[in-house]
Amino acid sequence: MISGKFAITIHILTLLTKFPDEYLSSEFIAGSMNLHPVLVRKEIANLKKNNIVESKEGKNGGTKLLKSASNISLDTIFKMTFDTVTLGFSKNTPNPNCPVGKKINENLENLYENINEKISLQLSGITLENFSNQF
Amino acid sequence: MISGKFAITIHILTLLTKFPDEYLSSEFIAGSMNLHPVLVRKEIANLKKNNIVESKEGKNGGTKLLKSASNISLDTIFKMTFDTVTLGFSKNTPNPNCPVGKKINENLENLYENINEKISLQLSGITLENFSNQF
DNA sequence: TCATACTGTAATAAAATATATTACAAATAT
DNA sequence: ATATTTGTAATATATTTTATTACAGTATGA
Repeated sequence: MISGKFAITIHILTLLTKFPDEYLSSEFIAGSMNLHPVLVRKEIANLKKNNIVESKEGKNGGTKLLKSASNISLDTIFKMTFDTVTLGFSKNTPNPNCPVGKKINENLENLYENINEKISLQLSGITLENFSNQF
Repeated sequence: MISGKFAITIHILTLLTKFPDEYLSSEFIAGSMNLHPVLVRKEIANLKKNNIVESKEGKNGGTKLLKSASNISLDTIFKMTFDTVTLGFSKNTPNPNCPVGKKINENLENLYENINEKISLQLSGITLENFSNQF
């Protein structure tokens, strides 16, 4: 299902790209987003799990990129922050006694899968460097 | 923002396609979806506004397609039921004093717009008839 | 013409999800 | 040591989605 994680994560990464040699604190990042530092740290946890950033605890700690922005594609971020784009309707439990109800989920899922592939394909052509250069 | 409207609307239309000559009641349709009839009627109101279905009030009333399923593309439904797919984060009010915060919304919106175009393009190649034939 | 079976729609409630906050342990620079 | 920062769990608030209630209006046909 859709969430704001993608947008938040892209924002974090854009900042990290602009200061590739510094450890940025979650408070600094949160300040750029008008967001709570804990949310930033949660997304950073996800980025760490995916080996995109590293972070340092303690005083003067913070987070920095683990690899060059030119080697990070937006598709990676997309996949990291979504299960799939579904066009909605999580609680879809149709009537199994209806021929349409019985197969609707399967058919919608196929459709969504195709959509997700298209989105992935498009995003795989955009690097974090590309995106960050717009700022 | 994403919603279940697309899925609900597709489900309604699939049923209408299967019974193109009958007026189906919102209760019958809701029964196939395990959904409240009022929600169905709301989406039907939207379909009517877009001249895709007509409905008849009163006893034996209901809803039927106004045109052939082969002349209705899923892209039309997509555009009818979404503003845009945004990948989230409605309450995005970043810090205007930060160079990144200042431009992030504009840049994300561009990205989303491109994604929406790709989705549209793909869905425009699928008719309601195509979709319904899977059942 | 009246009972019945529908649609249409507004108002409200409940549930689900997303976002924000609090709290505090653990780490590290100075 | 102290100050500053991350990490994370627990909880609270806000927002969005979905469901329900209520009832007026309309057509059908006995």
